[in-house]
Amino acid sequence: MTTRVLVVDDQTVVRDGLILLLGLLPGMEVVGAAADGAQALELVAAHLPDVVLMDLRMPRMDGVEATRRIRASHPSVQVVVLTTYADDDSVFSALKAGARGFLTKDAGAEEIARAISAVRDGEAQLDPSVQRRLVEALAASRPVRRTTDLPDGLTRREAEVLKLIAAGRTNAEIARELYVAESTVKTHVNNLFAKAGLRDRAQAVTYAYRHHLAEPG
Amino acid sequence: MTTRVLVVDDQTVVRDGLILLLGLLPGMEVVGAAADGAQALELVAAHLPDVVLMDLRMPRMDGVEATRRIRASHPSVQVVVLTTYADDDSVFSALKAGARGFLTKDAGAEEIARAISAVRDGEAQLDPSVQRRLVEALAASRPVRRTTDLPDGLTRREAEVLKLIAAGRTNAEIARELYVAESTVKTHVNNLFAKAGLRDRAQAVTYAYRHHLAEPG
DNA sequence: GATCCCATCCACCCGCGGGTGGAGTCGGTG
DNA sequence: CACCGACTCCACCCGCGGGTGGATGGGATC
Repeated sequence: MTTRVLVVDDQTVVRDGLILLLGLLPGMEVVGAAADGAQALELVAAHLPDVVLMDLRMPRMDGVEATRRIRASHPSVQVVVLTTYADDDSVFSALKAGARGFLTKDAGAEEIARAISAVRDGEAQLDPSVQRRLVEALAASRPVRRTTDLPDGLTRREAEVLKLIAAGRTNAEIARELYVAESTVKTHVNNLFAKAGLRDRAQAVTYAYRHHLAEPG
Repeated sequence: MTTRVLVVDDQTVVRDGLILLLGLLPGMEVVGAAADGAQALELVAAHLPDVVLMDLRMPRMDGVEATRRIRASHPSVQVVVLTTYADDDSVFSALKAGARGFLTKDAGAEEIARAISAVRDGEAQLDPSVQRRLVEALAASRPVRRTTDLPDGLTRREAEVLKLIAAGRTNAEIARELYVAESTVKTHVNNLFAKAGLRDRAQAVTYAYRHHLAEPG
């Protein structure tokens, strides 16, 4: 079974080169070529390729936006980004937009072919430097939370109340949800404010998010 | 120049197999082997290997914790995880802990060698299924924000006030910072509450974070 | 038993937050 | 020009939120 590919690049040389190159590979069929994102959208709708090989820097509509729209309207069509610049912004934007492959233009023919096959099969295939960026971004993000203990010596009950405050509940609502008196809730609120150095509920909400006792999600 | 490797795995068979396997590869030198995370820490300090090949499931101290400590105390020592189970939890925990490689145990000898060389050179090398997980996690996260316009028809001024609310300011403080009367702030607050369907400041804080008008970070 | 912390409850106070209604200036648009 | 929306300001009201002080029972620790 052949893999049907759409090539998208604004530079004619690159575009034609890719068409030739992919045409030589067994199992690959180039079903079309677009010079910008807008044209890519039309051709995707017309030919429903398996994979789109997408440049990022293009006139009219860039590759990120085109990727997002393709993935939104045709989820079965996978996107492999092939670009000259693999800066953080491009990488994360493209992957968040739904690209499953990311190659730089110094990739060889067999790498491109491998990436196209991989994403068609539901896998992901990323340039090593892109892998490194992802890993570094992850490592730089918040380390995994393994300590389940509470900040600033909060008690479990206080943390529970804090979560409900972050969820936008009033004291009366919290009281009902916890089956206690509102005065009890107020006591907990006051105690946790004192422990955490908080002034009011608004600050408490931020505090709860910072300490991952709740998520704004 | 040879790459000095420390093997960490609690199963003797696997450990010895890896030692043999790596010993056969040119440019690889196994400088030690540990059966758990605690022992791994000692051997890292003693031999300062280039790369640690780390299992995750181990007694006494698991691979994630060991990775975290190794990366914290010896940043020049890189970690490649080699594990049977590549579930989301393992993958993200290990990478956040500082691992730069992640392989499953059905990787071949040449893949392991390639990963070790790659991380020693500062690159990252991930199992394809791990790449897929990362990409999917990214794609599932919040799409990139390109629209700079405001939600629910908020005006610029209202958004500004909202940001300050999220920062934990009182109305009086906001008034001072914006050089307007507190009554004006209250008006903006009331208007934005009405537009956004908010009840009080606590809910407003969450709303601000959800719409990325501010960050709890 | 003595001690300490947590969770629960109460009464009281008051000030900030939130709602309503009205009004003025300014800039842009049909 | 007339109109509209954003921004500004004001007065008034009231209720929830937040602070204080004190009290009880239960569970853990010593």
